[in-house]
Amino acid sequence: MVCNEITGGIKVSGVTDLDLAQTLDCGQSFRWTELSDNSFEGVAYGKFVTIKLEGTDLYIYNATKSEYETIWFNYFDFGLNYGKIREEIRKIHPVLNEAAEYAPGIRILRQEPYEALCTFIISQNNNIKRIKGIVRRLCENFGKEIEKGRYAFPTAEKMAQLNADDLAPLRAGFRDRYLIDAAKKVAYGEVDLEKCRTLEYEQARKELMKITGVGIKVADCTLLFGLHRVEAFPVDVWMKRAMEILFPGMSANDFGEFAGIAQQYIFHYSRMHPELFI
DNA sequence: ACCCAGGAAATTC
DNA sequence: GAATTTCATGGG
Repeated sequence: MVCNEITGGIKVSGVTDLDLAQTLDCGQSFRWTELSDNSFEGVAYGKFVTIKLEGTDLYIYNATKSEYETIWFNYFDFGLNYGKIREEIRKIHPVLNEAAEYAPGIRILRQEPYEALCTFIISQNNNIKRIKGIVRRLCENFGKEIEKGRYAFPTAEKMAQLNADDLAPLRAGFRDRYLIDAAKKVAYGEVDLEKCRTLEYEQARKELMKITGVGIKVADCTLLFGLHRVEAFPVDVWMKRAMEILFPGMSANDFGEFAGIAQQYIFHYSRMHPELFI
């Protein structure tokens, strides 16, 4: 994989196992918008970029080679060989193989831990379209304006100074007090997100579940999408149905060390095939 | 009007 | 302790 500076951004050559729509619009991140030419614009780690994939060339506009090395290489998880992982997990179950081949361009993004925590708190008993709206209003109201009309995700320190009523413009409903509790506990060090990268899995879960509004599912999503614990296997309503209908008798620990990647293949496959569950 | 959405807390049995 | 209800909001 080679990165070169071009006018207005960078070009990364030799990109494999990536489809932008499959990865950015599969319910793991809520901050990307697809444009008419199949490119996407969005913000991560305080940087606004527009990205476009042409074959195996990934163009990242408004980014530098230095930012590629410190941010985007990791964000897109280019250090992990997804083709090889699919070869492994396809042996687990034929339906898993089918799900993986259905969307082989899914990657697990390495999002900012606090952003993943907040967005999946917002996700509970909610739908993806409305989650995106709430997240956008959260950034517009309380995030730093990094460019005109482009906002970073707000910091825990900023949000810790607010109360639940301050979040009324988000129209997040009952989740507003959960967000404030998460902000305070992260900002005051009562919950150490970075420590959750290396803690034993059950301990990492318990650490996150100190927050009101964080149960097993939100903790698992935070660990998978924000702390890159790829053994995490979040089970939401879709995954519950998928496990019952497509993988009867199996449970999370049957899916191996990359269970989280398998989970995302299954989640996406299930959402794209709702007729399987009628 | 009713049901559901990448759930979890509060209440009841 | 396990099962049920409630929690805001918006779209179908």
